[in-house]
Amino acid sequence: MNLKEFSRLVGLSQTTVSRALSGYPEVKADTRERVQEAALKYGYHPNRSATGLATGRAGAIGIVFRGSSEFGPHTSEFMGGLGSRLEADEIDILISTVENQEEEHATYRRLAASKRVDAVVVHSPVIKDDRVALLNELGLPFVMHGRTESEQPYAFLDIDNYGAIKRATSHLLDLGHRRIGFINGLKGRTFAEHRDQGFRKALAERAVEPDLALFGNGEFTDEAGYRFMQVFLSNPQPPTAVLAGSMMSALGAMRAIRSTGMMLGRDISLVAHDDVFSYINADNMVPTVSTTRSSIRAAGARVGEFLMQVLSGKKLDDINEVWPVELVLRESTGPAPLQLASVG
Amino acid sequence: MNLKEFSRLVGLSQTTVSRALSGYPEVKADTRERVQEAALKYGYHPNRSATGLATGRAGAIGIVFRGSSEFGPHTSEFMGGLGSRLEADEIDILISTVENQEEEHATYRRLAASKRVDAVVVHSPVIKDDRVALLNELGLPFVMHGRTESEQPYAFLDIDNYGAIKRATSHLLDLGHRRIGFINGLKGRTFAEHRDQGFRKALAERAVEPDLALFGNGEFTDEAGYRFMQVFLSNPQPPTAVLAGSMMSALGAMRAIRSTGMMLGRDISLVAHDDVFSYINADNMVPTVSTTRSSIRAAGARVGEFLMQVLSGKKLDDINEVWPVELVLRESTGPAPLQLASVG
DNA sequence: CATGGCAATTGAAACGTTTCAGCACGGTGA
DNA sequence: TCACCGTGCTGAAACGTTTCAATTGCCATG
Repeated sequence: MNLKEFSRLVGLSQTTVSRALSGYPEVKADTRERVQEAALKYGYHPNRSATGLATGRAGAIGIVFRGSSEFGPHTSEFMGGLGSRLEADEIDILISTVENQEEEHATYRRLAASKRVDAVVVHSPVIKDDRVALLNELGLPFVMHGRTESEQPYAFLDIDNYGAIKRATSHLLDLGHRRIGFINGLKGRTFAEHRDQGFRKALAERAVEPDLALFGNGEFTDEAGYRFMQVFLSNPQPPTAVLAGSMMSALGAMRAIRSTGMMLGRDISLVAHDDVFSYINADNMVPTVSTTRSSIRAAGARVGEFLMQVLSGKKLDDINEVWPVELVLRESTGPAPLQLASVG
Repeated sequence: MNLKEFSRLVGLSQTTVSRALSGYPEVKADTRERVQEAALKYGYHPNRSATGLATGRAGAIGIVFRGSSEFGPHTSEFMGGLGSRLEADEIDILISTVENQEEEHATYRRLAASKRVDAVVVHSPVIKDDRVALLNELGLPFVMHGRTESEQPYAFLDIDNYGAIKRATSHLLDLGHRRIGFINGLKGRTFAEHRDQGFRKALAERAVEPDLALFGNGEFTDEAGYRFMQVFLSNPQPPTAVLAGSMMSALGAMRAIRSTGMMLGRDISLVAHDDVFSYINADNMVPTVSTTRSSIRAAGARVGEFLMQVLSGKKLDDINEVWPVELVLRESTGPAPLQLASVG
């Protein structure tokens, strides 16, 4: 069923039918109604390739995942939010997976040149992310989830990683902790650097010297969390508190803590960053886990909104937000234990 | 840059250029080479909408997610595999999220009518899944991840859920366990029913009566795992072993077990189904967890392969596989404890 | 009663490919 | 020498939309 056939069926020209369906004003109200009913009845939907060719719009936005390993739990949650927003405008999400940076750039070029998507979401940025320049050169609109350093204006949504970790760290310091372990994300990623700065700033404000032996940078997996925590705990002066970058890391860290027989919230404190996964809940842990919390799903939805704004031509400088992060205190944090052992 | 302009640049007709790039044989070898080099140099990529319009192919496959909550860790892993396979043929993945079944059907109709995708992946089937009939009626090719009952032939990839759980249960029975808890997936889903059958069959073979109080059906989340396990443990005759449907459920179940002070692998045994997530590893748990294991990422890649076969016109009856599932024994399983308490 | 203007509609060009049908050219067999 | 064939190329139709420019009635205005 194509437009020609369909418009003959309803007894109107292709032009009028097309306009009726796309909501143009110069069609009489009851004509429009008649057309829309007929479309439903005959199951007519404009061919997307033809529409795309005629309008120059693809009706889809793209996301490129580097190394399919990047496709983790954070991703799914984000995509859920993004999809729920774009669905409203019948915009689809187009996924590409690539193995390395070279391939990634080639993919952006292909997406742009073949006009396969109208815009892309850029995620996991590093401090100076070359994708901003590349995409601008290609003329491919984008919204970044996260931030980077750039002279060129760009649209982004980020959370206040700096403030979140600074606040969490300050709170641990308030509780008397002086040796604090920090399981952070991959080195180079903006969010990890921001968290690092927040952490150091909080320490500096109390004149506490950071100890590099209590820093860990890696993926947010259960395994990495376990490994880092083990290293921290085997330190001659083990930390009395630890910050975990995600609930996954926290699970691993808790496991390491438990296996030493220490009690969380009494012998050692833990604050984890919680991206709010439906299937893992800080409130359900034993003990419940204190968190810095920000819904990554909500972020996905907001990025979808930003994409629509970018495509509508809104000024890029006006399309950005940095969301504050909640600090939720639960049972896993408590006053620093008296360090009798380390006095001797 | 379009074909007309590009072909003028290389001094050939549009026809020849198009053929050179698409690998048709009636082009001289060095002409082809010259064209391909030029394409790279000028960054020419055929417009996807135009190609789609001319060929009738969309160059994309679709997946519909019901309630964006379905977008969980299993999904991401599966998509990673799927993407890595489809990437090879420059086929993109198009994602739609819908809120309910009605909307889902409408989306399939839209995808089919607007020729937006060449095929779809159908996942999480129920015993009698109406999507087979719908998609056949719409003429939209598909590959199912899982199985359903259908008179019409269809392509699918599934794992042997029945055999996996039967084997795991038999093993627990061998170890002397007689009361076994079972945290299963959502009622109605084929995989959950198959597992249920495998479980009951194993019990029946040893003439052990199943106890409905030790059955749980729900989502595979940490929370649900915890809740079910708590219920099991508060039973007057608590189980001495438990099967968990996923690593997520297992995490929750382990938490519940731990909070009673029981020791896993000695006081109570656990076997979990492991879909092989990169960020949660059964080998890293304390104690390490015995699992029935099958890589959902590998399944994604295989489904991608099947999609290509379906599109190439291969007979549907010849496109299906049921993968065997490994049983990996680790520390979380051990002989049933002597039930001194229950003797009295 | 002619004129202009407005509302509703239409014909046809344009979008950028693929591919059918056809053409030029040189070589081969009779 | 001529018909025939295969190789390598080209012109133009077709795909299904959107949208510009034009057309038809009809009503109000002077």
